[in-house]
Order: sequence, then C-alpha cells, then structure tokens
Amino acid sequence: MTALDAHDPDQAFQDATSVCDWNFARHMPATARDRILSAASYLFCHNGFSATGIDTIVARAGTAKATLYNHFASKDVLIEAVLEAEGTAWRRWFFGRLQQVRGGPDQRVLAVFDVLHDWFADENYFGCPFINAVAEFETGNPSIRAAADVHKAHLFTWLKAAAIEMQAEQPESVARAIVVLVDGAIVAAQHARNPGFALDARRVAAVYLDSVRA
Amino acid sequence: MTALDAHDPDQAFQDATSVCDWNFARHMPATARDRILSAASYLFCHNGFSATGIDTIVARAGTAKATLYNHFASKDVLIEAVLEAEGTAWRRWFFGRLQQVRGGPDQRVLAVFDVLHDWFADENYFGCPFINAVAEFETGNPSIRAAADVHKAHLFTWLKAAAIEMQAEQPESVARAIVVLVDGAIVAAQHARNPGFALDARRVAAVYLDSVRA
DNA sequence: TGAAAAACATACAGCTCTGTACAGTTGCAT
DNA sequence: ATGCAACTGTACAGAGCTGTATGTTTTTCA
Repeated sequence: MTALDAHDPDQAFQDATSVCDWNFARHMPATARDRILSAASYLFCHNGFSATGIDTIVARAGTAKATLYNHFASKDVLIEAVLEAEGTAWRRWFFGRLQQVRGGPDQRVLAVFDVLHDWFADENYFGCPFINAVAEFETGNPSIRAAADVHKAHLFTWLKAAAIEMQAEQPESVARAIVVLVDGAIVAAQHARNPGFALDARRVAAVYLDSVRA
Repeated sequence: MTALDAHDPDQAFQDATSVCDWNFARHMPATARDRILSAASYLFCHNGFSATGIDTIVARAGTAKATLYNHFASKDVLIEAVLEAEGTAWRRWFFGRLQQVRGGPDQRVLAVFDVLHDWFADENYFGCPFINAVAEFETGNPSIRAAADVHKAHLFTWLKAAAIEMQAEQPESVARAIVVLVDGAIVAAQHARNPGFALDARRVAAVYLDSVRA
C-alpha cells in the first residue's frame, strides 16, 4: 500500500487515470466529498469493503477524517453512497456505449458483451462492485442488497425491452437468460483475470438469440 | 445471532441439518477440529469472512478458543482450511450426483444445471464460497485465489472431458461457455434468491450444445 | 489404572478500527 | 473587510478482534 504518497491528491489519482472511463473515480474530483467518494470507491474495489479502513480512505483522498464524517454519517452510509455513485457512472458509460450501436435489437444485445469486454480489459477491473458487496455482506446490510437490486433492475429492463423489440415470445425469459450470461462473464473474467470470457458469453448469446427470434 | 444457545453443539447443528447434503457442515462432526471447521463454514457463508469473529466461531462450535488455535495457526489458515473442506465436500456431492445421470455427454452437461437448481433451492445457499471469498479478498490473500482456481479447474476439466466425448470441435471453448453459464446461474440465483435461474441457464446451454454437436 | 494428550474456561495483552472532539486555518460571498 | 461555512490536523475514547497464557478437566489409550 502507498497510503503515504497518496497524501498528494494528484499522485493518488494518477494511477487511476487511463484506458476507458467507466469509473467515476477516473475524473479528478473537485470537491472534498467527491475526492472521498472516489478514493473510497478505488480502495473498496481493490481491497474489499471490510478490509479498507477509514484512515486509508482519508489518506488517499487527501482530506481530514472529520470532513469524511461531515459528509457521511458512518462507514455503512459511505459504502452505500459509493455504490450509488459507482452504479450511476457505470450505467451512464455502459448504456451510453450501447446507444451508439447501429443495428437491430439483437445486434444491440450482442454488443453488450463487446462493451463488457472493454470493461474487463481495464487494469482497474476487479469484478462488479455490487456482486462483490453482496458477497461480502450476504445477510448483513439489507440496503446494500437493495442497491444491487436497483442496479440489476436497470440492466434487466433494458434487456427485456430489447427482447420485446425483437418480438421474442417470452421477453422476460430472454432477459433472464442474458442476465445469466452477463453475470457469468463478469465473475469468470474476474477470477481468471481474462477478459476473453466476454466473447465466450457473446458466442453463446448469439446462438441463443437465433433460437428465440420470432 | 444465537451465539449463546449455540453453545450446545446439538442445538448449533440443528438448523443446518436439512434438505440435501452438499455442505459437509450438515453432518454432526465428531472431533473438535471438525466442529470448528463446520461452524466456521456456516458462519463464513452466512455473514462473510471478515464479519465473522473467532469468538463467534468457537461459541457455535462449542469449543475453547485455545483448541481452535491448536488446530489452525491463524484465522487466514482457518479460512483456507474451510474452503478446502467445503470444496471437497461440494465436489463429492456435485459430481456424485452427475455420475448417476443416464444418457450421453450432453445430457450429463445439462444435468449440471439440475443439480445446481437443487443447490440453489437449499435454505442455506448463499452463493459459492469461492466466488464470495475472491470477492472479499480481491487483492489480499493470494492463496485464497489459488484455492478458488483449483476448485474451478475441477469443473472445467469435467466439462472439457464431456465436450470431447460429444466430439465438439473446440472442447475448451465449449467448457468455457458452460463455465460462464454456471457462474452466472450461481450469482443470479444468489442475488435474486431464486433457484429458477438454473433452469434459464439450462435452456441456454441446451440451445448452445445443439449448435456445437458434431 | 494411570499417564499422556487433548480440550476446556477464562482472563488479558496488544492492536486496529470506528467515530468524536476541538482548536486552528482556509476560502468565499456579500 | 468581515463573517460564515467548510476543511484541516491531531489526539483520543470506546469497542472489537486476533492471538496468548494458564491452570483445570476430560478423553484416550496402553
């Protein structure tokens, strides 16, 4: 850990500024609140939620501990705020990329896995923060599960709309199938540190979508 | 938490004895070492690794703390031992179930998702311990990742053998695809608390296997 | 039966972590 | 310029957690 040289904010955000920008922590944050959110997000994703202490966060953010507790009532509240900020930024990036795709609904669904591939290839990819949070707080904090539910609902809704557009007979069933492929790619790529699982998932999705086309 | 009444070992294992037996913690353990492993496994899976303290483990196991440290040098060593024991028991159950399946290799691969469904339906299902452990110790303890790799390698090898048997052109590619579906089903079922995702994954796998049959 | 090994109960040392207190400093708007 | 709000730096209280020490009781096995 380099908690000491991270005392300088410029230094702290240097290694987080590269490749693509799915992570809101990439943008040099102006306010102290944003610096805290950004530092916490980086550390939570790298080292886990419980394993990351408040002192490490404020050291990386370059703020005083009192400032953190002025903005966030407790570590749990901070975790929820990080998940919400990270989720919002990720969805903006993800669905923004998908909006640029030309082609029919099935092409758009297949593009999901291309965008995932870019995500997985990032050096700062350590799995989906929501999946990791649910894994860590299994039966502990219910509001963390709720945040994950909201996040996953966005993807499900998008997929179901695409399935309807491609006139699938059971659009919810199609959406669930693609969700399984997305979650599986996320976890497999995280474990193997190999973005290629996105393309494996894509192959399967292509075959599957062929079978449900009206 | 019922750490107090769990002082009685019989009581402690009562709520863990039901349905099916993928979990070695189900069997009333004889030795103190097994009781510790079993209690730790239960608590780690329910509440997470960091969130579970040594005192809670020995309270549930009904042993003295010194006994725990006689058998396991540290909490990290205990975590590794739990993962190994849980992984061994799970694989014995899982592949044992698959060995009873009649039919060709594709029928055997599809049966994977039926067995997963039974796993997901268990009231003590809280996701795959290895996936959860990697999520929690992302960059922390390398030997935990190694244990997860070993576990996943067993499944991959089994799937690849089945793919070879069904004369797929690229058996490794087929195995990776099924791994994605398995991981996805595990995570989706864990998040939604809905075992049905195993059947969604199965539908997709059936279509996919049709497409790769020689 | 009797000695050795294992397990038990309890207390506690040492450390880390969360969250608070407080006095001093900066920045900004009117 | 001045007042206000936000931020800083440091210290510390309180709790919890890991791991150890010690003396007693139970189990094992020859």
